[in-house]
Amino acid sequence: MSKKEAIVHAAIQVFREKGIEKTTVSHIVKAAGIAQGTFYLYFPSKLALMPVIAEEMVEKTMEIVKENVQDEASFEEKLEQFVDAIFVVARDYNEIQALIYAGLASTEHLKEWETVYDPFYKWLSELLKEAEQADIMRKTMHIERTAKLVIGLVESAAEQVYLYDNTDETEVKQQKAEVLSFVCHALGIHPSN
Amino acid sequence: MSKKEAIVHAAIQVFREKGIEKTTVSHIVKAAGIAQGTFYLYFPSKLALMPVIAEEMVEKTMEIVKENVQDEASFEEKLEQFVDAIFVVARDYNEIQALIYAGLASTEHLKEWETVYDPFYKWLSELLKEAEQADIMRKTMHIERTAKLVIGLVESAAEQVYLYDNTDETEVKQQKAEVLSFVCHALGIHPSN
Amino acid sequence: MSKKEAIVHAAIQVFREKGIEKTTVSHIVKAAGIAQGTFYLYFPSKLALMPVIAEEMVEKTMEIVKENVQDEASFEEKLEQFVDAIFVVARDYNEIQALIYAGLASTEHLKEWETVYDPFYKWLSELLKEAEQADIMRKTMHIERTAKLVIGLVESAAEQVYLYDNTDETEVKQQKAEVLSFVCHALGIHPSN
Amino acid sequence: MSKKEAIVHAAIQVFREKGIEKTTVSHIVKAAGIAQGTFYLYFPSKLALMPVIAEEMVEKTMEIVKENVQDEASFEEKLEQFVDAIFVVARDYNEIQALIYAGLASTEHLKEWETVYDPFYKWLSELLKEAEQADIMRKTMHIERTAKLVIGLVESAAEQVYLYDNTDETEVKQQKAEVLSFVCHALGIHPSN
DNA sequence: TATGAATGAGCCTTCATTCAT
DNA sequence: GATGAATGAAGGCTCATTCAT
Repeated sequence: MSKKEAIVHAAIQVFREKGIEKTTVSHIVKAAGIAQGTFYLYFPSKLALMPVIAEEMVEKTMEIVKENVQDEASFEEKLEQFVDAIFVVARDYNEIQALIYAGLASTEHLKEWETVYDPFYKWLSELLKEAEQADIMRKTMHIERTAKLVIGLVESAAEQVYLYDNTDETEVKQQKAEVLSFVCHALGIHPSN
Repeated sequence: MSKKEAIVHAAIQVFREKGIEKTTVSHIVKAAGIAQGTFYLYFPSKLALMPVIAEEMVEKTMEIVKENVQDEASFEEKLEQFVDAIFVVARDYNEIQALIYAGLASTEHLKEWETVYDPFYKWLSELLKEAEQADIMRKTMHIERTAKLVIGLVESAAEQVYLYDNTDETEVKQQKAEVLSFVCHALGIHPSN
Repeated sequence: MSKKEAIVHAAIQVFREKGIEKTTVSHIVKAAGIAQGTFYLYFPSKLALMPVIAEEMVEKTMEIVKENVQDEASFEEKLEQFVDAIFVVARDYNEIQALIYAGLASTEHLKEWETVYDPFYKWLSELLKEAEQADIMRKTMHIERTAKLVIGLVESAAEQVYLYDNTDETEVKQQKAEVLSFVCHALGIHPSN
Repeated sequence: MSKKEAIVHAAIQVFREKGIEKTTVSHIVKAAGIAQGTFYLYFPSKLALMPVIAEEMVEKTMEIVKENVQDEASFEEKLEQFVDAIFVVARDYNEIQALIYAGLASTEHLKEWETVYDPFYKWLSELLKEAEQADIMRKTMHIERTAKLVIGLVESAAEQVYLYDNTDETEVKQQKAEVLSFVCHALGIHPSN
């Protein structure tokens, strides 16, 4: 593993433990097992880490999503699997999600952020397009826009349960069911027969 | 105006200008026109401001929402007005929204945050309940949960346009229309004839 | 009790609890049950308290000494009772003793300090004078000087056991016996028959 | 000279000039010619300096004592030389002595202080042991305890003259003679013929 | 006399960043 | 490239002191 990767992974880990405001470069380099000065060979500042971490997180998220969503499943099943995946990410990485929002608020790297979610949006757009073509969904939507809405909605739903250490399993299940039903109605899904 | 109010208002103003991380207590007291020590008579730290600011923001939001949504309008119209209101808030206060998320990430005041949105959730729940009883909406939802989903969805949609200084009016209009249509389908709205 | 006395007593109490460096005027006025500003009606500064506290302590010490030392006792017994008394004071007020030394080091009230111990020195001088006249003690000493030496010695001996939370009773007993024997030999005590 | 030593020496110097309470870390680093932050690489706080300074002082004291006390001298002469040495230290470093007492009062490093004086106690104990074995001193004493008493006594005697800028030489001489005589009687010294 | 909210100078401490090795 | 001791600017916070009531 390169020093750079070591820094990024150490940073993610420390941020999860200590929260964003209390994390220092010292903590990060210590966790990464490198010297203080080495950090600056790879990143000009602490804030420059944010876009990289965000990218890493989106990659991780897409990985988990792709693992969960099975090719041979029906569209509705895929949506359910998609919701499951987002909830898993939220549960395991909710501090990082918050971190990314906080980063959004406190950097001038905003332009870079815009592109980070793009592959994720694209992936869901593809899924919706297929459904549209298969005629199992209403056709009165703007696909890309809708993809963004769905992702925003499901992430927000997942945060609502997990942000407050709410790990009550039945609660989580109900929330998942509710949001899935919400999305299905929103998309106007109907059997394709 | 009491010193405490002066602090809160100055803080909101400075946070909007400088962002959360770069704002210092010194900046706040300077903007509020009070002495450094006075701040600590009212708040133990910078982060302790967050819950108060959040409350203020939710109040402001509800004010705007109530102004926009007209009693005599139909349910669908009300939803549209509701969406308009949320977009207005997002446009005028998007830094504060981000601030609230960031605050979420960096405080241990999480418990206090939970209750802040409650009046807002309640308000929308009432609206939905009426629609349900009037039989112009599908009845297979959990009202409170759905209220939270709708608010999360619309806010997220609004942020998507405004967070990146996207003030292109037609873009905004399309986003509003899309999310309204999304919500209407999700709620299963049908004419009450 | 006058406000002034209230301040002095509160100060002593707070100093014992919190130590000298961590005590603030706020703590003192709170303990005294008076307003912040009232303090400055009676003392120009925090350090101005020191001489008064020292006086108070010396008075307390003399009180305890006089309670312990019985008029009808023999000189040697009186010395033993004297040692007992000093050890009691050291046990119950060792923080204050240290406080007085610290005050010594940090004020410009040094001149005032000189006189504080005077009544105590005088008292012991009297005792020694009587013994000298009764011919039960060597006569080759300067009485006042010796009184100071004895007080310095016994206080130092007492501090040595109590300063380190050493409350082992047999240890204390042995230290007392040793210092008493030391003093008796130093004074050249011999039966008066 | 290492930075750490520079800090300690600067601290001693500043403490002697300004007293313990009025000395700040800023003063110390300025005197040491180092950066503010460097201080905290070596000491967590101002008070953490105390044990180190105390050790330094005890070392200094023992140095002077060993210089003064001559091997070939008689026991009584050695005691006189010992008293002389302690008075020299008190004269040249009386602020530091007070500083050490003050430090005692204001730190939680008490446990560390206990051991600081140990080498000094040991040294005098050895001297007393030899005298006892040479049969020129009463044998009814606990040697270690007595060593502590003697050191406490002589230091207290020296402080009594020097703490108030009393540099009157005859006064000093008389005080020395008195305390020497006091100690000799206390130890029950008799010619070893 | 008594109050206590307000003050603001200045201390402690942190921590991103540098640079000689 | 890698190091880590050193830096010093800057923020958080305290607390003795004041003053209008």
